[in-house]
Amino acid sequence: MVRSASIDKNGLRKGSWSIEEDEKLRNYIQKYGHWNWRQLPKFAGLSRCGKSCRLRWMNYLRPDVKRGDFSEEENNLIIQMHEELGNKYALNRKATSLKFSLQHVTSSTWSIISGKLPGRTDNEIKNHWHTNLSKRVKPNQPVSSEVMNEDSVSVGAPSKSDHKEKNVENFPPSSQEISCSELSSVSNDSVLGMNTVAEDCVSSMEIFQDSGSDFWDLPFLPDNDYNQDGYESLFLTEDGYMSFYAYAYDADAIDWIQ
DNA sequence: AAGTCGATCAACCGCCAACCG
DNA sequence: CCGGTTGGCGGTTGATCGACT
Repeated sequence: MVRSASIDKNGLRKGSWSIEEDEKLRNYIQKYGHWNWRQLPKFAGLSRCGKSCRLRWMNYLRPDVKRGDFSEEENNLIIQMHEELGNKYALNRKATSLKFSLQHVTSSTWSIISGKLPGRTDNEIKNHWHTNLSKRVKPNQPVSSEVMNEDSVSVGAPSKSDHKEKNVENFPPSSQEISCSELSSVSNDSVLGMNTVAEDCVSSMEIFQDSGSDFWDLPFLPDNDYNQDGYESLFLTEDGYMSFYAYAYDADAIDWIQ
């Protein structure tokens, strides 16, 4: 199910990733972070383009990526949010039209949805939508209560995963997996909820401020690339707050966070 | 057992917006 | 303001798997 590896005209590898490549990328990012995707492969010793590295990390190597079947709650949320957002919704455009300026609030449908589903990547959600969920929702058909009802979700041909989707043990996430986005209120008025996004931004910043260090003085700013909407990278522990990034940076970073 | 076909999903491509000098 | 760079997104591809005939 993976593309065979090959070398492009620039001498860069394409296609499936080897275990060695995965290890190189994972080790490098865990040690130094991803400060520049374009430059990263050179420093990590990889013959890959930066985009390929980014995609591999985001969709596969990230330690918080949750694999496995989607629960019915996750399916329903995806359907509901897709219904509201459509395929090409771009939050920054909406923000602009509302004269609403928020840096780092640049997202679109799949990433917004993935922000609400901790551990799920936008690519995974997109694939899941196209292979399973899109069959459930007929064109121009609003998401009815029937669709939202687990027992009555039977539109379209049943896929083999439909049987497994009844498994809901992974939802909701455990308390230790609660992300910042979930700590802030999720608007029921609209899944889109600009306020929700804004609150999430503030929440993240507040945590940085609470840490007692000057956010802007950090020598190596933790990258927010893969939590731009859900801020799921900021996980709580039993004793307060603790950045998920702690694992990914060196001891100094952990000390700073603590 | 062998062939066919649809489903799956990792990976790629092209485009666009933000950022920066 | 402009052009180059970078990151991120939606859409699509293609190899593989499993069900079916």
